[in-house]
Amino acid sequence: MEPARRLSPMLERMWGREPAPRRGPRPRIDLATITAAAIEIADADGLAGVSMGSVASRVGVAATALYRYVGSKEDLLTSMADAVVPAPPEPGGRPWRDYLAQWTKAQRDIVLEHDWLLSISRFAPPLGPRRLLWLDRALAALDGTGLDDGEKINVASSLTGYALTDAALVHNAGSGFGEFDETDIGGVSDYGDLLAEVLDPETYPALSAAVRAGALGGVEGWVDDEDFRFGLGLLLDGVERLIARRASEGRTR
Amino acid sequence: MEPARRLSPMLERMWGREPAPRRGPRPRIDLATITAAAIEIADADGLAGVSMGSVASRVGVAATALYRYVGSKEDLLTSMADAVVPAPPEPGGRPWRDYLAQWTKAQRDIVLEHDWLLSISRFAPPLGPRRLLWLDRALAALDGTGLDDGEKINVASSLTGYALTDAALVHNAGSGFGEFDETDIGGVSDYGDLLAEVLDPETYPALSAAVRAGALGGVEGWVDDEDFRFGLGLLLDGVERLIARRASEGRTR
DNA sequence: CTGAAACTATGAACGTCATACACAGTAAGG
DNA sequence: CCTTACTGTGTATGACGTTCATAGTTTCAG
Repeated sequence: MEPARRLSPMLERMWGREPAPRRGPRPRIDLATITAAAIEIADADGLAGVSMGSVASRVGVAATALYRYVGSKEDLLTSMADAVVPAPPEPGGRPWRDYLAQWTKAQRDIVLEHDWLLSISRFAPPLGPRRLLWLDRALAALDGTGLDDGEKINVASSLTGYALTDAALVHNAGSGFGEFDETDIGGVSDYGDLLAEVLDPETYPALSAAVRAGALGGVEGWVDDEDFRFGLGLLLDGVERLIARRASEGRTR
Repeated sequence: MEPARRLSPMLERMWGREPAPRRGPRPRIDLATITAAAIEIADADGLAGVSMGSVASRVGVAATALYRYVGSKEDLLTSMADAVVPAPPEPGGRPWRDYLAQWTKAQRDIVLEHDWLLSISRFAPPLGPRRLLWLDRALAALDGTGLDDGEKINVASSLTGYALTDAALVHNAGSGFGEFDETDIGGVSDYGDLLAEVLDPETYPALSAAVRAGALGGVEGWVDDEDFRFGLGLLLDGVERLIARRASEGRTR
């Protein structure tokens, strides 16, 4: 009566579900090895350095050998995006807010350590073992808050999204914004100066006022750890309010 | 006394700052035309269809002619990411919360209409004329709330980030998650079934409980408009609380 | 023990693409 | 008119993802 449901070959490999081959030469490589090699390259040379050729030669096989373990380069990137993720922090009986704060910050830091994740994350619903473990821990932390499962998942999604966007901001702020070449910077030293250069106060009244007031003095100062906690606070305050509302609903009903 | 600051050639073109050529043949094309053509292709065939060749032939020139207006394909993508953005909604004297809600939703809808934006957005601080207009309106909407400029910008960033991640979720939920090929789906019809197939209840206790309870029945139902408002509500509640705090600080001090 | 079957890695080949460069054509200024 | 500045073209190149037929290797069946 068990319906023989079949996952995609890629998912089966990510979950270690493929049956061991019963004939032929022993595989010299492995999805895990390939993925690890790709991650090392990406960490060192950026995502641009990750080509089927470079990954293969680091593993010690021909480029085309990878296709026995990976349907396409896209598949490889998907596998990388799951494999870089370490184990989530331990709950340790803390209140949900403390845990989720750490949980979110940890996610952001992972992205910052592997900035190439920013170019991959399509934000597909997670299907890999490591990412799902994070989701599980977030749900667990929200146990007993009175939220229903759907709400818990939404909270987790929002927090993950926030971690990602903040990481993107920090990353792009640090690396010359990627908008103009360093050789072309000339006299314009930072974001604020650049905006001042370009904005017409009539069409951009509020923004140019802020620029003039120096709110954007240096980009390094614009987005930092304090700002992360700021936005995170907004979200968590919102969650807290929702939980309170659910609690009062539960009582009065 | 005016220091002759120089922007990157790309930025100058995006802001229409390049001096008109005084000699030679009249340009047959234009950064705006090129960008528009690229956007049309991306809307129709996805970002994969956008190559220097395809864009050029749609404009009616040779592929290499584009390089006179665009430093690289990257530049073209940057220009596209600014040019798709329409004008922001009109404030119309509404309270900040109403306006920002519409502002954020509008951003999400833009991304949904042009899903290729998801593959571009590096989340660089905006430097194009259209995106900066959106930022300006958000700051304007927060005038009189007692927040300082930095806080306003952070709020706007958080909201933009949320719009983007939510759009990504909706998009990926609708299109078969991009995780397994349709030919490989077999019996597994949706996200919930797939997780049920793969999760071990011992290592994923909270998540598999939620799955078993049917919280993930259908992906279409998982992420939709209501969920967008949910997450948005969390953020705006947080903002509201911050504003209230600032207001009370202002009084007592 | 033998041979078929199952499986692995290889190398050559293909098509696509971004980009560099030298060149031919064209408008304006002196 | 001829120089100067500028525009679009054609050719070429190198990198990359992917396909395919093939040779080599291990196990199982008889």
